[in-house]
Amino acid sequence: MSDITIASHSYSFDYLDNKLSKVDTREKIIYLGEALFQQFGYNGFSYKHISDKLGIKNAAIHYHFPSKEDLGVAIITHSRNRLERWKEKMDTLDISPTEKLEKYIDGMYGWQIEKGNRICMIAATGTDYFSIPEKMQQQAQSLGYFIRKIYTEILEEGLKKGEFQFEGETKYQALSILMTLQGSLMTARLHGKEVFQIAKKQIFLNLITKK
Amino acid sequence: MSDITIASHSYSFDYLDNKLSKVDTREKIIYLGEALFQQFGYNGFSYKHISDKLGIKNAAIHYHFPSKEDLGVAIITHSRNRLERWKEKMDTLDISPTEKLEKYIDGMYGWQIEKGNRICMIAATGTDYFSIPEKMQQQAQSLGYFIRKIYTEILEEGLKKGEFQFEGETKYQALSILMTLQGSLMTARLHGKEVFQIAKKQIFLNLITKK
DNA sequence: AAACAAACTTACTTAGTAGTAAGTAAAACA
DNA sequence: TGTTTTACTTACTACTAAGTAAGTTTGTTT
Repeated sequence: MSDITIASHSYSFDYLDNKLSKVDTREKIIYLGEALFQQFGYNGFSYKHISDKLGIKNAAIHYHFPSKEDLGVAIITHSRNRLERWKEKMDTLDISPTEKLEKYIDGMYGWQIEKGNRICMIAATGTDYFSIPEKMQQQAQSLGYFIRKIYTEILEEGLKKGEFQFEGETKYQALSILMTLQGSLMTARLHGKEVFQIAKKQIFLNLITKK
Repeated sequence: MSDITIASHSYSFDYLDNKLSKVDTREKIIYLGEALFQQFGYNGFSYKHISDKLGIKNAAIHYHFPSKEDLGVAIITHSRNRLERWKEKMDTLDISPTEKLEKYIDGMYGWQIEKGNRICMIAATGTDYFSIPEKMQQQAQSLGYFIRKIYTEILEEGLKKGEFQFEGETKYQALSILMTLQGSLMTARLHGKEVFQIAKKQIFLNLITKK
C-alpha cells in the first residue's frame, strides 16, 4: 500500500519507499511531509496522511513534532540542508557556467516535476504564505535569498567568461530566471511536463551569447 | 469590520467594500471568494470566512452555491469573463505592442500585488491542483491556454512591427514571460513588491530591440 | 387576499483537523 | 537487577470544515 489519497486524488509515493525503509521514523516523517507539502500545500496535508502512510498513529508524529509548525520548520530546514550539502558537492566540480547552470536547474527543479509534480519549496511557502507560521515565513525568505545568491554567482561567472550575455543587473536576471522556473513547475501541473523543458530552453536562449 | 482573519493573519478587504455594497449577495460571495482563493488557496478559506465578512450565515452561501465546487467553478468563470470583457475593451485601443504588453501585464498582474498580495488565478489553481475538483482543473487549463494565446498574439505583432526581438518560438517566449510573471507574484510575498517591477523590467529588457 | 417563490436563518450532522493525557513495551542505563 | 528513557499506542478533546433539512421573512404574482 504505497498510495495516499488527498481530496480524492490518489498519489503514489513508491519512489520514497526505498529511502523510507532505511531511516528512522523522524526522518520518514520529514521526507513524506516534504513531499506532501510540495504537492498539496501546508493546509492540504494532515498528520493523518503521514501516519497512515507510515503505519503509525497520528500521536506518534506529535511525539516527534509537537505542533505542525515544528514539522513545517523541520521540513524547510531539511530542504535547505540538503541544498547546502548538494551545493558543496557541486562546487568541487570543474565545469563551465553553462553546464553548472543546467545542473543546478535540473538538480533543483527538474526532478521535482518527475517525482510527483511537486512545486519548489519557495513556491510552496509562497502560495500558503499567509497561513503558515511566522518562523516558516522567515525560513522561506532566507532560503529564497540563498537560492538567488547561488544563481547570481553562476551568472556572474558566465558573464566574466563570456558564455552568457544579457541585459540588466546580474542579480535581477538571476531572480527573473528563478521566477520563470518557479512558474514552470506550477504551469506544468495544468499544461504538462513539457513546459518545464520549454522554460529551460528559453532561459538558455536568452542567456547564451549569440555568435 | 472590514477584516478577516485566517490562520492568525488578519487581512483587510476594505478595497472590496465599495464594490460589494452595490451588488447582490451572490456576486459579493464570488468577489470575496475570488480574493480569498487567490490569497489563501482553495483549502485556505471556508464558507465561514465569507459569511462572517458579509454578515450572513454559512447556509446562505450554500443556498447560492450548494457545494464548494460550485463556488470554485463560479469564481474561475467570473475571473475568465472579466478577462474576456477587458480584452475586448483593450482590443479597441490603437497602441503599440510594447504599450499593449505593458497594459496587459499591469492589468492582469500588477494590481494583484497591490490588492492584498494575490497570486494569479493560474498559480492559485496550480498550487492546489491536486485538491481542487476536476471541473476547476479543466477551467484553469482552458484559462491558461487563453492567456497564453493573448500574449503570443502580442509578441507576434511586436515581432512583425520590429519592436520585439527574441530567440525561440513566439508561443514559447510568451509562455516563458507568463511563467516569470506568475513566479514574481509568489516571490513578491517573500521578498517584497519590488520583485514584480524587476520581473517586468527584465521581461522588456529581454524583448526590446537593441539599437 | 391567498399562494408562491426567493433569500435567507436556525439548528443540526458528519467528517476531518491539530493536539493531549495517560498508559505501555522495549531498549538503555545505573 | 531495577530504574529510567525512548518511542510509541489508546483514547480522547476541542474545534472547524462542508453540507443539509426545516422553518421564517419578504416581496411578487395571481
